[in-house]
Amino acid sequence: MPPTQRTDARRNHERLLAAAQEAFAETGAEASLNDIARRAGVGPGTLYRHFPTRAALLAAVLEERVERLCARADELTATRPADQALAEWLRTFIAHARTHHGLGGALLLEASDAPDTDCHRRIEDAAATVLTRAQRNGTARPDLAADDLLQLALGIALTTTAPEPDHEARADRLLALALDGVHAPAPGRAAP
Amino acid sequence: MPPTQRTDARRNHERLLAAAQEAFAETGAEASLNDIARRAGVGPGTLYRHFPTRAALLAAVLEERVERLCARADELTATRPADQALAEWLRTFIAHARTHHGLGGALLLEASDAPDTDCHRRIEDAAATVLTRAQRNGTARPDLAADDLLQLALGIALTTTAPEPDHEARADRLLALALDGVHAPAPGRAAP
DNA sequence: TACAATACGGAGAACCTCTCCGCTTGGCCA
DNA sequence: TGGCCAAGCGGAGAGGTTCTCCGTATTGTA
Repeated sequence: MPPTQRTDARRNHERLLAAAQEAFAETGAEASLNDIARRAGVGPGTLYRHFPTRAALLAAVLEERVERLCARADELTATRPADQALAEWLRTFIAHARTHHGLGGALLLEASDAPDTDCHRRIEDAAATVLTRAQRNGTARPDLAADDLLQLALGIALTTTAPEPDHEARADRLLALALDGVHAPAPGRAAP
Repeated sequence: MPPTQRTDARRNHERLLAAAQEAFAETGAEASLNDIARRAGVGPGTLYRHFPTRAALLAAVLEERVERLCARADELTATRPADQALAEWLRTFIAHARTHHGLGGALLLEASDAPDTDCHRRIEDAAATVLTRAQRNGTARPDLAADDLLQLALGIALTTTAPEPDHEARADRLLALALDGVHAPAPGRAAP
């Protein structure tokens, strides 16, 4: 019993991933799975064997992106002041989410279907990294949770996903607005 | 040539609207149009004659809700201080958007397909009403556009649409955060 | 009451997701 | 090197969807 896949299975896995990446980039996250299988030169059955759900396929495609995003968090933490790192990372996050048609969107929210490739957790960790640093620093309110912040950013990404030309600038404006909220001193009212 | 519809057409229109309202409430905005036609006791062809696109049907169903939301804006303007009115109206807006499965979402963003029932415009006007009053009052930053604010609120609604139990509280937290951003004194940095 | 014009409705084309199962193929073992 | 068998393939097909077309029924009027 080979602990490793058969080589043809491996090959098909790769091809599917490549085809999916292409299709998702073109059509968005609701691209036809049938079509993806066709592009990869395999039958639908094969696609479903490798990736039982659309979310699983999305997760696999996104993994690399997520990895890069997490790496970016560490990088920014090392090279920038806390508040700048936070702002910059959120900007990057939103840019990613937008260009992938709000892709991760469903994924990041629903999350936790696939236990192994839990992108959601990883992203949340990255967010926590930049956020808690800013909080220690005093540039982010202490009562803010990483997943709340992430969700707000995701909301911005989702509503600016449509290909309208001014959406990028708008995303920036909305993020700036949100960040002012993040910087605001106290939970509800006055400063402590 | 009767300037008015035939009575059976009128009747079917009503039935379709009622069925759609029901179906959208149950299943969300992606409810099957086929099923809606079936519920209304008409053929699919009839549905498509009355509402050429899903968006048109959604718009028709939402119109009443939108109306109510706009009325609420006026009401709040008349009875509350500017900043309270703004906060309260946004709360209401988000609540509506959430319970309708982010429904208006697509509608409000895409908008402007159907020229007559332009919900988008009406909502935006309502938002502008409460916002500009708060701006005159000094409780909202002057450089904020109504449609940006609306979009941020919509983002909050969209990401908290899933039926998870804590999403309502989370929506509140996110709105509070956004509002702190709205209250923040200046565009980028310091106070004038 | 007869006759347009108007509106209906369902069959059907073209797509989608997802499953099942007979057949092929890769890799091990003699 | 050849043979065997599990792992893996792929496509037919069931059941869903959106949307169209056109023969038929209904309405309101002359």
